[in-house]
Amino acid sequence: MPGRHPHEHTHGHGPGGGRRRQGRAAHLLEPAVLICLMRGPAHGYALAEQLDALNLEQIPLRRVYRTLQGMEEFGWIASDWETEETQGPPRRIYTLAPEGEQVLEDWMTSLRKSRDTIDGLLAAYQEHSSAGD
Amino acid sequence: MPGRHPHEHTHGHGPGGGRRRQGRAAHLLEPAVLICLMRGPAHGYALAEQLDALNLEQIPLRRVYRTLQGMEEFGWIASDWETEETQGPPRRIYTLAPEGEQVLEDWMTSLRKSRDTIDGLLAAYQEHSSAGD
DNA sequence: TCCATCTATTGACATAATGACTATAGTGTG
DNA sequence: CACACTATAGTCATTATGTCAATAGATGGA
Repeated sequence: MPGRHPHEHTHGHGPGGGRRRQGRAAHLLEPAVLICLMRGPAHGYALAEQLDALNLEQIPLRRVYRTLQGMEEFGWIASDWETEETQGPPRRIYTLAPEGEQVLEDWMTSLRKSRDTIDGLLAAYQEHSSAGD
Repeated sequence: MPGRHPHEHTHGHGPGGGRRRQGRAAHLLEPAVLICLMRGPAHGYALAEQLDALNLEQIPLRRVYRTLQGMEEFGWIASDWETEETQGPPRRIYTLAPEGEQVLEDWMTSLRKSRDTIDGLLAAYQEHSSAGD
């Protein structure tokens, strides 16, 4: 992953304009990680690459690692060290825990609701931006 | 608004399960407020009611007020006091500033992207949850 | 009148999440 | 051995939010 430099400063995925509050990717990281782990075990560095394919771009590596640590504390995922077959230092391999599967299912319901809310906002905007010209 | 009690504790709108990181409404509050103000000036307490109609439910009043303060600092909105015609103490009436209109437009683009990412996650989940049974 | 309730906004402190920079270290290549 | 890539984690500051509480005007009923 040569594209990532040591400290990537990716503030503001959101609207630019002037200065903004920091723009997080709005709690999409956790479900995305769980989905990746549905496919099989993986370590943080590899997960960060898989997230790009899910349109979760520009997530700082540091955030991926910290999120994984938090998710493990909650018991959603579990980890083991792999010291062989690496292309560098040891890897912490994460697997999906049963509780993680349940959390993921609930999260999907929540995401559907969020999407509907976003659609509502987009519609409300269109309504007034077209009515107001 | 008799439904809101003095200190509303609404932690975890997201997936429940066990203990969770706090579930914010993922940066939908700012655009929702801007959309409300497109329709005309309003004060915080009234905006909180309008947000319900946009499916932004269970947003603590305190958060609405703080978000408004922040948005005014950024110059997206402006406020004036209204001391007459209130049904209680003075109201701080917010109006949409020109910079706020621009921010809103950009935000809509960002929201469309977020919605597409969510749809991608939902699809990826379906793919594996159906293939895995 | 006094009290409860709704209306309306804000202060203050603690916690949580992230940004930003840095540290560490194994592996492979020229 | 220098260098780039792989791989994870520590630390401190900043930002965002949770949580409880304070303040205060208006309204209606006992």
